[in-house]
This record gives sequence, C-alpha cells and structure tokens, in this order.
Amino acid sequence: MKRKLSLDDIAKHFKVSKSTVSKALNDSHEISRRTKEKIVAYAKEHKYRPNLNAINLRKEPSLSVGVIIPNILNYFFAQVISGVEKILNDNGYNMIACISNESYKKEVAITQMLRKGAISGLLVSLAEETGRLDKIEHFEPFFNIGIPVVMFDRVSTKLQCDKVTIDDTKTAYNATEHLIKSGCKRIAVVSLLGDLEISRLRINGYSQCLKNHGIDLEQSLIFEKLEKSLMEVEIKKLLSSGKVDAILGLEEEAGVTSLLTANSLGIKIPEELSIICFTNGILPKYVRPSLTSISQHGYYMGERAAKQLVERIEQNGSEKTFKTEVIKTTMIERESTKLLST
Amino acid sequence: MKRKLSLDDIAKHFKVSKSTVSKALNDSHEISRRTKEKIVAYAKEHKYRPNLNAINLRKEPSLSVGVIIPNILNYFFAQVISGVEKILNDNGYNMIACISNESYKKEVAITQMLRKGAISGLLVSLAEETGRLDKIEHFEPFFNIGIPVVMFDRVSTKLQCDKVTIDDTKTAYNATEHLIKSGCKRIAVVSLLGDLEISRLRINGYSQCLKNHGIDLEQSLIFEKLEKSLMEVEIKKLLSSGKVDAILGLEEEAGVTSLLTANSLGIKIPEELSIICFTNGILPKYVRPSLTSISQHGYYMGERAAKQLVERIEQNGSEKTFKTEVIKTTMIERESTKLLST
DNA sequence: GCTTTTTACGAAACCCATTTCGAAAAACAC
DNA sequence: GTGTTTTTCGAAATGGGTTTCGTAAAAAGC
Repeated sequence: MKRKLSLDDIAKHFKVSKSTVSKALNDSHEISRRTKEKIVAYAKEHKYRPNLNAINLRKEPSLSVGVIIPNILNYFFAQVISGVEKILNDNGYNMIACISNESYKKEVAITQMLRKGAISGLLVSLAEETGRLDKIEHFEPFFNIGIPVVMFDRVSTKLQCDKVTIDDTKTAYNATEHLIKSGCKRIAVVSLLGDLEISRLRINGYSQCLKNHGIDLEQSLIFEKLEKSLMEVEIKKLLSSGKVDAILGLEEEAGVTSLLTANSLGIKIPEELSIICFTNGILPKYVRPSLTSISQHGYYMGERAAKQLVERIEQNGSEKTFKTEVIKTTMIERESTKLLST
Repeated sequence: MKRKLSLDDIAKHFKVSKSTVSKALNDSHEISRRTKEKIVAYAKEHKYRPNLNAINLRKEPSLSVGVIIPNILNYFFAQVISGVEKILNDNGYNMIACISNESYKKEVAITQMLRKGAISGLLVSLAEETGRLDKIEHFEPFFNIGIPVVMFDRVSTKLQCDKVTIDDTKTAYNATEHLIKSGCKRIAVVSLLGDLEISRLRINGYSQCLKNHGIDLEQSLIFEKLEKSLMEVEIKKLLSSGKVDAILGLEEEAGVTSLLTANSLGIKIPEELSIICFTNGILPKYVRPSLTSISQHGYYMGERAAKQLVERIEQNGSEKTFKTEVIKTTMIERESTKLLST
C-alpha cells in the first residue's frame, strides 16, 4: 500500500543522496539554502516522519515495560502504578501504561499494540470483562516470543506466569470473623465486581467463615454484581428490612455507599450496623464515621510485581518455575466496627 | 566500557556467523541441537538482550508519547491521564507515563530518559518543585530536536509551546464572589500547594474579587504552602478564632480537611461556615455535608492536551504559532455553601 | 591566472537483529 | 558407489536513519 515515506524516497525524488536529505532536514550547514528549502518543503508537504526506531538504533537502547490496568481512577490501581513506576524507573525502564477500562476488547487491542512495540516485559491486571469471559489467549504471543509476563491482583489461574496477589479467601475470612467476634450474626456481602476470580474467592472466604462458626449461609444476603446505579437502592432495601447487623463490602465503593445509606436512614454505626470493606483508598478515612477497611498495600504490590518482572527480564528465562507472591493484607480498624474485647 | 552484548559478539566468540546465532536463539530447526545449546547457554550466562530497536526497525513503527505528571494518586491527574490515554490510543500512540512525584530532580531524570527514548511528543504538567525553582531548561532539548511539547494545568510562561489550562484567576474570582454573594465577609484561603504559578493566579483572583467588593485583604487569612502534617492544626486554630465565615480551598484536600475540622468543632456548615474548594475529585461528593467544589474537567483537559499534541505531531511543525486553550471550569454546588437567592 | 579555501554534496560505514537464499556436508536410498 | 535428500550453516540483503570522510566544484586570496 502506501508505505511510509523514507529518506531514500525523498532522495530519489530529488536525485540526491539520502545523506543530503538527512542533513537538509536536520538543518546542517553543509547543505545549501536552496537545496534545504526544497527538501524541507517536500518533506513537510508529504508529511515525512522519521522512523524513530532507526534513530534510536544508534543510541543507547531504551528498555520499556508495558503495564495494563483496568482503571486508573481506582485509587488502588493508582497506588499500584506508583509502586510499579518507582521500581521500573530505578532500574532504568520506561513504563508504558495502558488502561483497559475493564473492557476485554480494549485489552486485546492493547496487547496487539504492545506486541509490535518495543517492550521487554508486561505487567497485567485483568479487566472485569476478561475475567467474566475467561479468555486469555491474547497473552499467549508474549509467552511465545519469550517476553516475561507478571500478573497482579486480578490474576488468572489459566496463565502460567509469575503472579502477585493477596490471599482473597483468607482476607475475607478474617474480616468476616472479626465481624462475628464483635457480635454480628447476620452479615451481608455487597459488591459491584462481576465474575472475577477475586470475587469468588472473597465470597468463598466469607462462606467458609460462616460455616466454621455455625452460621447458616443465606444467599439472600449476598449482593454480587450490583449495577452501580442500583446499588444505593438495593442497599436501602436491605438496611430497611432490618435483617442485617453487618456488611462486608468487597470493594471500597460498596462499603462507603452502605455507610452513607445507613447514615441517611439513621442507623447507628457501629452499634446497629458494622461495616468492613476491601481496599483502603482515600474515602474510608474521610467519611464519618470512618470506615474500617482492608489495606491491600497497592504501592507495595506494584513494587513487588515490577521487581519480579525486572528479575525475569534480566535473567532472561533461565529460571523456569513461576512463583506466586502473596502479599499480606492489613485490616485498618476505624469507627465502623466495634472493638473486640480481647 | 562494557558495551551491550550483540549477536556479532556471540558469533565471534564461537566463530560462527551471526545468522547462526540469531537462529539458535530463536530456536530455529535449521540449527543443530548441540550448536543451539551452547549458544543459548552462553547467551543466558552473559545476559544477552536483543536490541529492541533493531527488531522493531523491521516492523511497523510504533509511535509513543511521553506524559509527565506530578502525582498519579491525585484524582485530578488520574482523570487527565484517562483522557490522554483515550485520545492517544484512538490515534495509535502508546503512552509512556512518568511520575515526577513533585520532584525537580526526578523530572529532569525523566526528561533525560525520554530524550533518548523513542517518543514523538511530550505532555507535561510541572512538578511543584520545578515551579518553585522555576527551572525549565531540561525541556529545551525537545524543542531543539523538534519534538512537540504540550503543557497542561501546571504550565510555565517561560516555555513557548502549546498549553491547556483553566483560567485560575477567573475561577478563584468567581468562587470568591459566590461566597461574598451568599453573605460571607471574612474569607480565608487554605492551600497545600507551594510556589506554583497556579497558586499565585488563584490567590490573585481571590484578592481582586475582594478588592472589587470593597473588602480589605488580610494576609493573616491566607494560608499558603501549609505542611500536610500541620494543616489540620492550623485550620483548627483558624476556625477556633471565630474570625472567618468562609474558606476557599485551593485544592481538594484543603477543603475536605477544613470541613472535617469544622465538623469536629461543632461549627455548622454552611450556616456558620461556607466552604468551596478547587478540584472536584471523589471526596467532595462523599463527605458530609457534601462539599461545593470546582470541577476542572480533568478528563476533558487530558483529551484536549493529547489532541493538540497529536495534531502537532502529524503536521510536523509547519504551524509555528502556539496556542493556549483555556478550559471552562464548573462550580458544583453542594451542601457546604448557601444557596444564592437570585 | 594559479593556489588556497570554502561550499555542497555523495559513498559508504554504522547501529543490530531478521530472513532469504545458496551451498557445503552429512545422511540416506538404491 | 552414485544419486538424492536432509541437515546445518554462512553471506548478504533488509529496515531507515546518522555520521564520517572524501571529493568535485565554486569562491576567495594574492
């Protein structure tokens, strides 16, 4: 088709050498004014763009790493990105940040773009839709070419690579147990997240904990995959029914919305209702009463994931066994839960 | 020094041709098992990494753009990044996101890294420290090489390039006027930001408005450059003194902290104290009472800045006049201000 | 008018990996 | 043992710029 215009093309057009063209475009004193003018004019007219790879071929090679996150407006992922960026920079890598916007299609497009781009490694947290569809073939080319991949937070068991996650099951278990120990008996789960592995794991942890404490699991208390627009209404219904004394929010927004809704209904927190939520972003600290939340240590997770990737890149595939690093979570106790009388 | 290991180096070491080495490393069937093994082993041992620019020279050139932001944990900048990313992606560019962390030194390091990297354009919002030191020489190389630069939000008048900003003076003026019209007379300014141009402009707008309404400017009511750790104490002092009936926060955190402090002191909002803050992030909506804030339309600003940059890149420097696009701000009225009886 | 200097440009090397094609050597068939 | 196929490898082209160095022509010097 219409191949990109190269120096040679311009050179042929004017029947000069490409060194002349190169010098003319770089405004070298070696080239006469008249020659420069016509070449520059021609280049401008035909929108000549030098091939940056060719230019950089002569310079020090610059290493870069692709990072795919579902949503940068999510504070947790912003933290991860911060950590990733720090480590990559310390090690002389550029970060090519890409945002999938929770869309499978976008994620595929990004991988295609990155594949032909110059990346030495890839960090990924799956889009919600990708988790739901459970399609991960678009990552295979990287494995084939030998570009190391490290997944973090939203990982897939289907992919054989290094991973950094939290123990979602255990964390949910502990949070639930904390609620039970503080006297709560009817604990609801509220979530916006869809069919992600982490949602299933968290709900598993919750269920196991109830079971171990002899509490019956009630499906009617589990509100998964709530539509963002409907969440407030649903929570209002739930709280008005008076059937619950605690809420476990699987992400920050669920917890905060529950808290604000309870406030508006005049429900006393934590006396009548305890709330714990995953993800310790900005909100839990600032809402009133402040919200007990679980820190997933996003910054640290980013650091660890980036570190693992850098190691993989530098060792260049000698080690063949993949490791999954599990980062400890921390429950930040605030005003939305009762103190345990230990 | 120790130049990077190239295919030729390995070839010389084994006295074979570099095509053999290349094929061996790519696990080609054309190469015998024994030859492959020893070459791969050697490459691994000496950490051979192919030059990606050389590889990509043969592929379609991939375009990328550098973006420097001061802090990704700031919701406003996260919004900008979202907008930037969308436009760049739509136009087939990669985004190389870099975080200066408000540090001049880091910003300089980033520009050096990007300079030798393959970027076709640069988007920048200055670090706080850079604004304070007022040193911007590290951007000059880009202008010399002809790599277009677009600044957004935290811009510098010293640099001749395209810019996208809000009208900080006017916005502060309008906010102040809104407070005055709603009956406030003693309006304090609270800010964490240091010597940034935007701080000066905002305070200018505030001052002008007071002047035009015949209110004397009191330096003791302007709290610039507050230390993050001291902010709460300072605000507490200010509010306890009972000398103010309104606060203009130059950024979200200042506004929210003021609001929470007022709450804890039992000061009624907005009856006894009105608050408006810049930057409409997540917090203003979720605190109680909710906080009137000024949306700077981060996402849109990102889109516009990226669009300007892409245009510059594609036209390749034919247009020589630089334009500054001013984005309209919007005041989102919430519960922290009194309604105007218009 | 002849020498020297300057100007203007071209040929070729260089950056580094991939890939095509040709050829030598080894393996196999008959 | 001769012919054929397969295996294994190398030379050279390719991609698109930059840069060095050499040289012819034009300008300047005396």
